Amino acid sequence: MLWFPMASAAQSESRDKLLDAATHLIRARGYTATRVDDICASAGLSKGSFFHYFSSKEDLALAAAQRWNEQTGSLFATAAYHQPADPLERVLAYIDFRKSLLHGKVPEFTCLMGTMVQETYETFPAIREACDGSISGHAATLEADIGAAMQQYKLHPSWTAASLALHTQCVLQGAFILAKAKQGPAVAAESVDHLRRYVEMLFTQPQPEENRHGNRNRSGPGRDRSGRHSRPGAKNSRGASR
Amino acid sequence: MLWFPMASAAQSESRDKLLDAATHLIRARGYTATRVDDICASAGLSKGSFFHYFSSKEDLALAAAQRWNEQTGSLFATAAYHQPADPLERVLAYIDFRKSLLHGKVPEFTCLMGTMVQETYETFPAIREACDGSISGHAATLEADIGAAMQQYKLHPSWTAASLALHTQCVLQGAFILAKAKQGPAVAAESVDHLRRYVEMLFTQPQPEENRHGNRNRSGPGRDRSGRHSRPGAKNSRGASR
DNA sequence: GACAGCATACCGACCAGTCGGTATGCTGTG
DNA sequence: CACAGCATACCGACTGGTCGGTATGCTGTC
Repeated sequence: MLWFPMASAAQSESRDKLLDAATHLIRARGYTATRVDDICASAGLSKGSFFHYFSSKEDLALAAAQRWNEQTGSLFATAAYHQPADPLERVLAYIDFRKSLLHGKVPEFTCLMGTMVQETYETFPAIREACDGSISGHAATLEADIGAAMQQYKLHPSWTAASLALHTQCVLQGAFILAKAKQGPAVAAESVDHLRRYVEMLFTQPQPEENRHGNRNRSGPGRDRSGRHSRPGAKNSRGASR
Repeated sequence: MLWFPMASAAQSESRDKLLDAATHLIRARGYTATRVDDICASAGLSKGSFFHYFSSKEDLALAAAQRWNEQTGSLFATAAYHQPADPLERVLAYIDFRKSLLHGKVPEFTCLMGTMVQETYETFPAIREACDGSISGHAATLEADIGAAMQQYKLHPSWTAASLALHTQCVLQGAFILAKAKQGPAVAAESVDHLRRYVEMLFTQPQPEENRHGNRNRSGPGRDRSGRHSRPGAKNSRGASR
């Protein structure tokens, strides 16, 4: 086989088989529950082969993260949602594209990074960092379009393009969790619909006055329907959340 | 000690210690990576004691889920966000309340259910079901307020109260993932801000025409700024997502 | 013959779950 | 009250199997 030095890609077929098997298994069972032997069996290779390519299981996870970035990177880079001239249309087309990917079995449309970071954020700093980089990096590809749309629609909101870009990823990650809990993409798609509606409204309609506690523009009277602030009163110091 | 039969609560101090330790460890490291020995050590009890109260690790997870429901259930049931007369204000106050809980270390404000379901949805059906029930059940407590707000504001939208209620949980779960990736609650809070803005806009402003692919009301011309539909063109069948 | 690619056999730590045992306290009966 | 009978609470050594990782060797190719 010819040996193109193509920016860390095309390293070895067996290596890729291991990475693909690992990606699939981790998406289905999580990082810790995925055994090295499972990966080898699923890839049709032996343990010796595994440790020929990866120095450890963690090393494999990092390599899988990198491969994930390359694959999803090119998928999104070449996708059709970049075509519209209007930047807002591009953002909405991105959301539509994400929605269109939500089909099939759960482990086939969920996110490797979101899955891994849940279990590793405290115990495997390197993996956490890779997941953060992947998610944040992907969000960053939306920022330019969002920023351009803000300019075009002459918006000067309290939120930033970066924050809205991250919010899209937030909704997607949350949608994956709901999809896992409910065993199918239907719920996820509905949340993506809500996300789309939000973005559309953000750019085409006047935004509500900020009447939050702890916000920069402790706005004037405005249209605050009640003036009540929920002022937590959290007697329970242990955060509780679902 | 007197023995109130108080609806499955107050079973045993040691049992609760084990459940608390398990909850904390699972929130930090995930279900699989949390060892029974870790739980025992953290609770200051022995393994014999553990298996006296729980027949297996999975049994513990289910018990922890139930305890979680009881604890968060009463936290939310007694919280102040129910006070406003206006149902929309109650929903917004709920969101504010959720935001106010986002502080401290990551494992202290993230969700046990969202964490567990990620690793167990394929391999531990009973745990998956418990997580689904917990999240969906909590979402259901919002439905009445959302529905009342829809009536009061005379909304007849394409979305349902149930779907919006689930969307709030979607954003929260996604926010927890971002918080884990970024090691702090700041990102999470920003996404909750977006969620609040969305809900506020939904009820106080005209909603955009639906111009999605695959939507029921293939609306008339309306205010569709371009008419383009991103019509996926996904040549790649393997779902890719982050 | 050097080395990438891959396999088999094996190691030692670890881990869920078991088991025999002790300590404590409650209950009813004479 | 005394005491048998029994259940609960808890301990920690042990087991059988698992898992990440290592050691070693075979094979084909440049």
